[in-house]
Amino acid sequence: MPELPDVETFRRYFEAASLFQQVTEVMIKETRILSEVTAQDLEIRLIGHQFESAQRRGKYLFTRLENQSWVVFHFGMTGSLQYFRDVEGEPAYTRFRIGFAQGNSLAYINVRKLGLITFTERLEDFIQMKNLGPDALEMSPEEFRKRLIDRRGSAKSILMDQSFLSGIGNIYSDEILFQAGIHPEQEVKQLDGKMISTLYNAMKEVLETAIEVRADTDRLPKTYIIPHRKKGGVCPKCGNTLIQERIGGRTGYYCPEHQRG
DNA sequence: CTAGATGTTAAGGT
DNA sequence: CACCTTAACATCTA
Repeated sequence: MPELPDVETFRRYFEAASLFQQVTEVMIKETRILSEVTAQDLEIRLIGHQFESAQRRGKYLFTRLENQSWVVFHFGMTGSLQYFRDVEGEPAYTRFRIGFAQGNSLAYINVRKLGLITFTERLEDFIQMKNLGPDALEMSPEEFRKRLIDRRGSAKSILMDQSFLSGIGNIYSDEILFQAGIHPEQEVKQLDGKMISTLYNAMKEVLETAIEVRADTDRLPKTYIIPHRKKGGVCPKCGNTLIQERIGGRTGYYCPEHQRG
């Protein structure tokens, strides 16, 4: 689930109900998700404080406290956020939760525990430490082109490279390439200027569209490939059976008709 | 029962 | 150095 559009949806969700309220409770139910911070440490950093804003870069969510420090969330493959009120309302697989003075709580849910929560005084340090490239929605067409031309490798693996540009994963890279009409194994150094802008535009369009529907794949346009990404799935534009192939270590899907090498 | 699943990282190879 | 592949992590579902 959590690629850029999902995390942007979480960011808005967080901002809608977690700001300007005292944190009264911090419960870490699974210490494995903590990174470079102890449960006690995080508790001390949070209790009695309040959030003032939330930012996103790629697939990371950064929530800022009134003292300008940050709690960082990454959702791995199965993470999400959910508010709830009563103890009985706590969602299954809640690994971490924050209780607010008004009585509502925020749950960080993650079945597979492949995510992280940490704390940082300075965002720039964290971003540098993770070697995170610019956010996919913040990058200008010029920068995209400039950074792309001295790269080698397949289009799909480069879109998914978080140090090249952050926010795109396996699912959305398939969609972007499908909408751009580019084969996932297309060598990027072979792309001409026109194809590079087509790719850039598809990237923007797909990510923005997905954010508009709050990353709910059921509400994506009928011409999107995402709901068809499964064995035997067909192209929503021409009905051809999609090709399933391992690319860049992940299973990708593409249409042999619309995405020629 | 087994394989594979939205991510990141480390390790080894080319 | 840039890139590729594989494995590992934990858990569920097809």
